[in-house]
Amino acid sequence: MPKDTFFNLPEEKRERIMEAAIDEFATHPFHQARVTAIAEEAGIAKGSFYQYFEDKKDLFKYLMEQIVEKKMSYINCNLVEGKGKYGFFQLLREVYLSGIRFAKDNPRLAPIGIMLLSDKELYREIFGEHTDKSVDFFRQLLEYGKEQGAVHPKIDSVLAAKMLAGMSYALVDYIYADGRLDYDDMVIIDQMLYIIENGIKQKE
Amino acid sequence: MPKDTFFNLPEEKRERIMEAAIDEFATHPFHQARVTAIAEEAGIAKGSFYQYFEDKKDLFKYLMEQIVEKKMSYINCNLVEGKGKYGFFQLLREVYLSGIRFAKDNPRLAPIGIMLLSDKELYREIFGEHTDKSVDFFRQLLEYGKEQGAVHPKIDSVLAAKMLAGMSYALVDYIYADGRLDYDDMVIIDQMLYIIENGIKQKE
DNA sequence: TTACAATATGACTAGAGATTCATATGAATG
DNA sequence: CATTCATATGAATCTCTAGTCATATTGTAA
Repeated sequence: MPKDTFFNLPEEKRERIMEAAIDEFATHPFHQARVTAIAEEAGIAKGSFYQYFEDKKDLFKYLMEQIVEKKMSYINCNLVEGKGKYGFFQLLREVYLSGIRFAKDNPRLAPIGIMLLSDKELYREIFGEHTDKSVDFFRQLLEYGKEQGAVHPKIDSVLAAKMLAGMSYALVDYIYADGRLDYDDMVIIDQMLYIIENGIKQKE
Repeated sequence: MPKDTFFNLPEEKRERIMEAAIDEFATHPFHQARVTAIAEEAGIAKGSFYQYFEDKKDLFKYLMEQIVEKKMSYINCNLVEGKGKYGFFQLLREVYLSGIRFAKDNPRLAPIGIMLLSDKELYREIFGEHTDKSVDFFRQLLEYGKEQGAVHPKIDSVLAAKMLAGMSYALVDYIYADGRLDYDDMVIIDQMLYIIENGIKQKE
């Protein structure tokens, strides 16, 4: 948790620092990211950095919290109240759609989370034992889908959840690692959902 | 490319060094991996390391070559001659199956490749511009599937390829990040293929 | 045995980056 | 003002590791 000093800062300065942090962590994995670069970019002295944060990890944890919170805010409105009202596949569509929207609105944030996924050790330090929260989320969703009778009961929830999570990372990649930020969300989502619902087999 | 000195080494010693490298790179991303640790583990002096390799990257590149070659050897026998003989989904099954077998036989190798994927810069240095070879592989396979009439023609090959690649990483995860090394390959593959072919929707 | 080449070694160097610290600035208080 | 408290600063320190190098050892061929 950042020190009080940080929260006492004028908002403009705080934002400058967080922006600098985002720039650095979006382009470098945690261990490659440099405190010096963040300080320079934010226009503060290196020493000041340590007035605000315990250390590099402290800032990173705080940033991740912000990212998760922001990402959640994209899901909530459409989903939370919707459960029960919508069917499983509609929910799933909403989840991916909010993922796309989040990624498009915050192109620098998504890569930070994805990079973190590949540093299991750091991930654990930040989110605790559960190796991947999103897998768990999809697993629950799938089980709900089974109850509803929407998902084939023989599907292995854990495996399918891993697949769905893997696909959502693929989605992020598709959108901007490949520069398709301008594609219509609906077109992409429809494609994905079609594949997930019906598979890729040509039916006779 | 390692120096001649390395290839002149007795096989036993060469293997000791590669084993040590695998241990280090399997547990640490490239930049975190320590030459010192590799030398210690292999029981050679640090200076010797530089008799054998230009630098850390030299060893890593060489190791990746070995891994790719080994992985290829799992695919080839079943697949290369099979194209034409088998249908698209059979080919896909073979691909995933060989992926599983490779991962099971070489539990420490797969993570090395997966970690590399998240270091785009290093990846490019090693494999050149193409950001992800496996995506490209799946794209070609899908296009072949379309020609065959097995894959629905409206499927976006690039998106689907990313999804398939994402799923194959998920598969590796499923198998040993979760400790299911003992699961029957066929059961897992059947699940996955079923999902990919038919989706997860419960048909009425 | 001697001389030469190839290989082995670990102390040493260089550089990078995180973190600390003594000092400076400045605002608020009395 | 003088004093205190919060914040700012960047030079100095500390740690870590890649990579070098002068020296020692081993193997070999004459």
